[in-house]
Amino acid sequence: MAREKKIHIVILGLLNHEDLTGYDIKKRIDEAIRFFWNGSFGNIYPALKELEEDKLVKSSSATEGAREKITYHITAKGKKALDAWLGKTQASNELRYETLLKIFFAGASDRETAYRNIEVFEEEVRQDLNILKMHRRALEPIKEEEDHLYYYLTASFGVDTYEAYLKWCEKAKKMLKG
Amino acid sequence: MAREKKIHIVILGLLNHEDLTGYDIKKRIDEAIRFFWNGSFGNIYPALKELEEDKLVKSSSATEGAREKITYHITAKGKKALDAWLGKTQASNELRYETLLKIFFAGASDRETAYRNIEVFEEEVRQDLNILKMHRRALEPIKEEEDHLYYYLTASFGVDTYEAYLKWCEKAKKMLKG
DNA sequence: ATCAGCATGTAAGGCGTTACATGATTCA
DNA sequence: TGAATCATGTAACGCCTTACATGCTGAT
Repeated sequence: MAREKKIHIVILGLLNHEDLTGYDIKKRIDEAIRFFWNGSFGNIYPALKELEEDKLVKSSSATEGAREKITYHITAKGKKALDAWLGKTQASNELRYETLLKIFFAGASDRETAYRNIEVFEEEVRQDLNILKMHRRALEPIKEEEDHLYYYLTASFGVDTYEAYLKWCEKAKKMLKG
Repeated sequence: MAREKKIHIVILGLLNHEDLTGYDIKKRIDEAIRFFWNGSFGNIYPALKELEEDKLVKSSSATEGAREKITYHITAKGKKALDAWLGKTQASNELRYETLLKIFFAGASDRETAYRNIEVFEEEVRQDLNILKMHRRALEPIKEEEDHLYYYLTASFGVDTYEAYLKWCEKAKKMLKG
């Protein structure tokens, strides 16, 4: 396990729940995981090959008509690697929050610009909050199943923090007006 | 302005407030900005040279004893570039939150592991929250000055969201116990 | 004297994004 | 028939981190 990119972990985590193609993995990431981690095809497909070389996943091709489809399955070794990563308590949380950079340096321009940047952020947060609330609502009744419990907790984390963001936006806008 | 790395903006933003050396810039980032954006020497020094080539900053060397020191000053062109960036409303907010990845995939291990990962996160948040509260307290009385107002708002953002994180940790821990 | 902090830089490597390249299928 | 979606991949590039390299200064 020389290579240990985080995208490897994302893939192993998803495959631990269900078998997926590279295309499916991208969809799963875009649906839920993108709120705290991203992935791209240029990232996922090479990672799948690396994981297979290391025998952490196993692929099986199926041909539907003329369309080739490669479905991946996690191996025992892959499960072990995932569990080992979960057991390591240190975690690196890196943010690149351009919005906050814009607030922090807003003094270089006028208040209208600062205000507008907050509004844009607010609108984005509002939209994502709706999505997160939908996720949470969908997971609420099935959270007895262990995997879903954690998806529920993650969605809740998003809802809680995004609501805090919105409250902050209100406060900040008031201060800029006053 | 062919090159427009975000680190350029961070540097311009800091220099817009005061003249600084590369070393000072690193310190400012580590003190306050690191909560939403990072920088390293291997990042900052080359960026300063690029900014100077593009005439967005101007350097002046001073020799204190035998120690060379290069202080940077923002130019009118640099201020314009900073203002132009502030005027663009789109902002890319990228997160890489390994902690949330660990929660999301926690079903692959046992509840004790999930619980422990939350506790570790909680402890880190608690420590950073103290720092953010100190910042906010220090900025509170001087926030009439426009630059400080925005530093205050940014610190407040941190305090609010970190408090939301802690509340979530409590909830999550209860759910895992119950 | 020695160690932490001041001060500036370079080089290699890692990891990710974007754009490109290709083609099938489904639905309006 | 044309657009959206399914499906897999490669190549170039961008940007950042880590480690390395060097040397001064001030405090204990």
